[in-house]
Amino acid sequence: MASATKKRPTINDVAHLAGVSIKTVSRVFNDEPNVRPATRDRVVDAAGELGYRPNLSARRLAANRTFVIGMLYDNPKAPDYVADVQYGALRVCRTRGYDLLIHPCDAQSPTLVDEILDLHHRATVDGLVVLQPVSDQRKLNQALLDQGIVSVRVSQRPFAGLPRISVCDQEAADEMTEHLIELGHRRIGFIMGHPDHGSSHDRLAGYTSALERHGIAYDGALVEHGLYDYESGYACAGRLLALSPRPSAIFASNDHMAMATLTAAHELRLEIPRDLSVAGFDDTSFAGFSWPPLTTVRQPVVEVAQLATELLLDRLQDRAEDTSDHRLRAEIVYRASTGKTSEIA
Amino acid sequence: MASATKKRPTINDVAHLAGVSIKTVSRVFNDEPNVRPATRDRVVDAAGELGYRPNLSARRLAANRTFVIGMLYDNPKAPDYVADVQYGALRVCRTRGYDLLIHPCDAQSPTLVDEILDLHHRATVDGLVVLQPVSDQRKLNQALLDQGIVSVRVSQRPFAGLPRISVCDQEAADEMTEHLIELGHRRIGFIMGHPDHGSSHDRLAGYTSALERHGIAYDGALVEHGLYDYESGYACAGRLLALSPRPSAIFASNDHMAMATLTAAHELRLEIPRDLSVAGFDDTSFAGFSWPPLTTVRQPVVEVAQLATELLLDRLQDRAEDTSDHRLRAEIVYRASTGKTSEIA
DNA sequence: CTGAAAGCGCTTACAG
DNA sequence: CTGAAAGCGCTTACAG
Repeated sequence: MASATKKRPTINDVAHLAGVSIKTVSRVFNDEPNVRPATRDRVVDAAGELGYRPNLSARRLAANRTFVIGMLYDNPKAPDYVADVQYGALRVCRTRGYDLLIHPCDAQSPTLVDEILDLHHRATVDGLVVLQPVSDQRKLNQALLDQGIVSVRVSQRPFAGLPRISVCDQEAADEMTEHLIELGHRRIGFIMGHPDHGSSHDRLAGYTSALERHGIAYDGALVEHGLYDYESGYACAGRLLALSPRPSAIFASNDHMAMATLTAAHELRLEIPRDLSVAGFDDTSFAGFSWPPLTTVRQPVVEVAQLATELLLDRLQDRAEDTSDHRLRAEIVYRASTGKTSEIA
Repeated sequence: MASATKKRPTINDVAHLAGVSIKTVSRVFNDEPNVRPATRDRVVDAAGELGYRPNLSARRLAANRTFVIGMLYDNPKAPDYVADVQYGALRVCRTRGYDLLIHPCDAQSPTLVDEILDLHHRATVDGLVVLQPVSDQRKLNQALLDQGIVSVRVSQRPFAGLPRISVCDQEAADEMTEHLIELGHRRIGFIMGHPDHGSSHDRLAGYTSALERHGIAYDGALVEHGLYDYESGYACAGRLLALSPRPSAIFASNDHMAMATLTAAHELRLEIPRDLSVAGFDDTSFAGFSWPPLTTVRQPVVEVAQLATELLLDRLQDRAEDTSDHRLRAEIVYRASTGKTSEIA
């Protein structure tokens, strides 16, 4: 019986009841200064009595802002990543009174730029958090910059003019490689990720820098080129395990390819980590569920999203230029898939 | 140099240039009838020339609709499910000119009802798709019904007055159990899911109905109570594998618990499926990556979300009452973790 | 098939 | 510290 056709109270109703102007009600609801405490109380009481809620649509039209930010991404195969990123962005949005509009898209789409500009021009979002690999589309970045659309990039590659957040992938990959070296491994296979992703190159660089520092010669035969998916990882692992002598450890550039390596090894009846150490990257939700549980790198994905969102909202408030560059550290998660080599030196 | 302070063209600018009234421009952009083709063309041309895009905020205020629907859920541990559901909802939203606002929440929060009503009262969303287990909160459902907030539930439990979509979990669990029976298994362990989820009970019901039909006595010792997470699954599997005689197959109510069962079995040096068949439920992204790959049940999650969104948008258009109930079938995905029993009868 | 008027419920820019 | 006026850019409800 409730609702029916009872009209929602407006700012006018509250102003009447409180005996003030609508401007004063507006001040109270926007936490603006210059309202006497007693006046404020009367407004709050009146609003409470009427069950008043400011109408967002009206606020948006009058203020010419939407109080919504958009999140652009193209990660059909990485639900864990997307979930973490949404979580981080949402946390910040909620404390600051913004809503989040998710906008998965096809990074390769020829109409991507128009699609995104339209999103902004129709007053759907005030600004954008752009995740990799979309954030590496130069055309899009240039359009965002030209149109003055406030946005923050999450990317392993720089783009002048737009603020950016990245993860220290190279350092983490270096550290993981060092971990394997310290366990006694010398023939360490490496499975690279998709060549279009900046992270692939960073992770390879970390692998090579660690080898070099420890005086281990780089051997191209030990480096396979995958695409970050299970299938390519499985093929790469198969080739590495067919090498003679076989590597005693394999470092895959992400967990999917590490899982594939585990399977390839199991099929050869290798025991892990006795016969082969396997390391991954990303610490996806299933990394702790494999047999054995995977040693991998945990990226601060939630933190990255939080920071990106904070930077975006900061810019949205004080329209200051921001071309800052932030780097967050990743950490290694030691599990049971890596261990001392049993090789006879 | 672009943007600068150049004002965005409005409906008035287009009307002027085309030599028509703003009402006619409005008609064209809303695909309303009663516009002569020639007039329509002039409007389209004028809009194109000016780069006009209707301002959503104005449209929302005038039409008293937001063209946004909200998606409510509480699945911190199920990124795969959430990703699929978002994907399905977004597909429908895009073809019908709506945006999607995600609203993860805590189903147990005492302020949940207020939070959701506020979302609607502030004119943030026109309606809601509510996913389980949030959709099983009676207080929330009652509030949605009382307030006349258009919403569609995805749930394994009915609630009079609100349309609902469910998956035939019981049938699928029955079918999976039958699959195991046909492989020769007689002592089949079952790991139940979280007791607060309707699906847990449906899946158990499917297990028992298949046993009964095949004349296998129900044995309470073979049924363990988990919570849908890895840890509880591991504990349950441990207890089942300690039974004497050991079950020759274990059917876990979801993939996380099935993965845990795989690990528990590996630790006992059991070979799968030779010594033990293991089946899961959900076909999560990693189900194909385990060792061995998991036989499981694929739920039509994307389809569920699409249907829910379609029903919601239909109701939003022709305010008709809708208390329909839809059931979608799940299918078994046969992989390598289940096989013929090697038991000596 | 087309349009003039009113209004949606706020904020902005001022004035005092 | 407070308010009156104008306006944001559309749609609604009519009239013709």
